[in-house]
Amino acid sequence: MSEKHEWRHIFTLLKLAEMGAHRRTAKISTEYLAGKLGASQQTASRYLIELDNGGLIKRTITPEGCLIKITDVGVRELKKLHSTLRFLIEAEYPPSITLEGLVFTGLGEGSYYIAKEQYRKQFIERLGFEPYPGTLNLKLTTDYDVKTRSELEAYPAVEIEGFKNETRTFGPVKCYPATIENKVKGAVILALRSHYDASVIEIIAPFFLRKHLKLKDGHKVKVEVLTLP
Amino acid sequence: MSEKHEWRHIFTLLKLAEMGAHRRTAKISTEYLAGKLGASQQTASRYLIELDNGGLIKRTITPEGCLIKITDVGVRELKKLHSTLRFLIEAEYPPSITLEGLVFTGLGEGSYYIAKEQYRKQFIERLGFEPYPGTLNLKLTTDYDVKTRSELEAYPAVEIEGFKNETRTFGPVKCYPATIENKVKGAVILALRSHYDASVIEIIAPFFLRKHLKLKDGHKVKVEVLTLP
DNA sequence: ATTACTACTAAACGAGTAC
DNA sequence: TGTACTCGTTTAGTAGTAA
Repeated sequence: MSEKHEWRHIFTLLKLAEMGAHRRTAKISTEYLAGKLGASQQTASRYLIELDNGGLIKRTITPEGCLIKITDVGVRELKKLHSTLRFLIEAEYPPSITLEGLVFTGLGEGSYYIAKEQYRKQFIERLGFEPYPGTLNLKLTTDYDVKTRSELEAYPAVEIEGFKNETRTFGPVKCYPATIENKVKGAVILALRSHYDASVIEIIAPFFLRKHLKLKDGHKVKVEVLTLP
Repeated sequence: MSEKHEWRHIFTLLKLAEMGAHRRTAKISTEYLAGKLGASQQTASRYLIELDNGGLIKRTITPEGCLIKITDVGVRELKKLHSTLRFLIEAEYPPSITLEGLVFTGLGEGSYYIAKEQYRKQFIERLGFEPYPGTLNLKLTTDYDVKTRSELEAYPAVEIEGFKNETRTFGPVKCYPATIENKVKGAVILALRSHYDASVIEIIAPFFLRKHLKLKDGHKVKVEVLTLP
């Protein structure tokens, strides 16, 4: 929907709406529309035919011009664009940010923490998936990625509460839903352990990522982190 | 500004904003952007170059991708689009409607009314121009135009108050700022007299329109009526 | 007046590739 | 890996014109 070339159509819809065609049937000649679009009469005519074929407008041709009404589908397209823009402009944080890092092997502590029932229950409840009992460690190599990671810490996160058992205390964890390599839905977790520095992130997912994505140490992995509204 | 071909740029800006580039410097490869745009890597590259040249983004090229930040100018473009859409979607009335009618000669009563000092003062104050002492009468010939005129009556108007003198009462008048033949700023006035039916409108303007636009009886005239917010 | 077809021109696109 | 050039191909745009 509204792919690539359809932008001209959305723009044309916008111009038609400026003439009131989203509320009432408006009489608009192709010549007049052409002027508003900064294009030729023929191009305006073609656009209208395409919009009509696409079901975005209803068009009746009369000797004095076209009677044009934007359909509900067309209005919905305009509203969609509007809400996208509103979201972007009003949102405090970017809707998503991308991090890249190199796979490395940790000390296997990931499994230990993830396996804790108190954490697991919360992961399932708040992230919507049951994490594979292990983490994928990524080393951030560029200044950009390290800086981005530190910005991420200030964003609203899915908060996993800490707890304590007989022997020790387990701290709270911040997670961010994320897409790994544009394929797998998982989450970035920050501060699961304190002894990794700001240049490391850990990933959890419903699968064993190393196998699922055929990863080996040193491979570069891209993670698209979704921030919360 | 933002003419014709620049729409692809606005939509590219939108995509960049979705990656957070309107708030922070984001690392975005041309390949990645291409995916979001549904275009080739080369096209994405070209778009970024064009946006950069146009001052809409600030771009730094690194071996791992482009660091991109939408400039204030670029953000302003997005906000402009947003407010246009918001206005269209939230407004109760279309921002403008177009009427067409044929010039005809009335009984000369227009001058009589327009010349009344009590009306004149209000026209100058509320429309921002001193009307030529006469009206251009237009006969609406199509169902569409008559229907549109009747819709117009329900829209918010510049209200001119009525008054009475020794001999009689002069009723209130509704006017709508309008552009005549895409050239002259004037106003449509409704219900100045009651004995014309719904298929007639009268136009006032700072000039003698018949002379200024070289109009004769039977000529078709286009009027773009601006409704009020 | 209009709309919109056909035939042509101009512009945008993207594969290949250099860096 | 990246970006971005050239250049052949595809697509969009327009002039002329029929209906």
